[in-house]
Amino acid sequence: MRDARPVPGAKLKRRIIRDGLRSDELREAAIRRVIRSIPKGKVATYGQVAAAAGYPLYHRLVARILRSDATGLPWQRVLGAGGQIKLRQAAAYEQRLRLEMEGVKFKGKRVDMQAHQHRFRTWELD
DNA sequence: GTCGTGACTAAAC
DNA sequence: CGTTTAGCCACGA
Repeated sequence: MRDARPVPGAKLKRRIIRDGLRSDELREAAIRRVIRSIPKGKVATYGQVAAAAGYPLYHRLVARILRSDATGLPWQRVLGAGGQIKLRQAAAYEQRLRLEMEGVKFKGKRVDMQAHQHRFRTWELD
């Protein structure tokens, strides 16, 4: 017969097997993967990252992820719409320097998106 | 539950 | 150009 004593962690294990990743964990993982896929010298906007990850309405989540934990992510390559840096003061300056070190050119206060916007893979044929 | 806030965005003025 | 407004999602008080 089976031991009547509850196995430690069994409940958690069952949940993990049943649910796999929670949907919010899935979203976050997908978004982090997309950010990591932006090559050096290229950039993308919050909205583009969210859309490329499969969540067009989640641009604010992209920002939240970068704010809370950007370790391992090329955070400097994520910009506001139109190639605008959304950080403030010193942080904004650091982002600009990091991008310029990668060869990214600016037009005034914005990144030259024409030249540096990363095109994510799509399922479209042109 | 509501409410305010944020590395957002598009539109309107 | 700049500001405001409304829509959006997650979080914490």
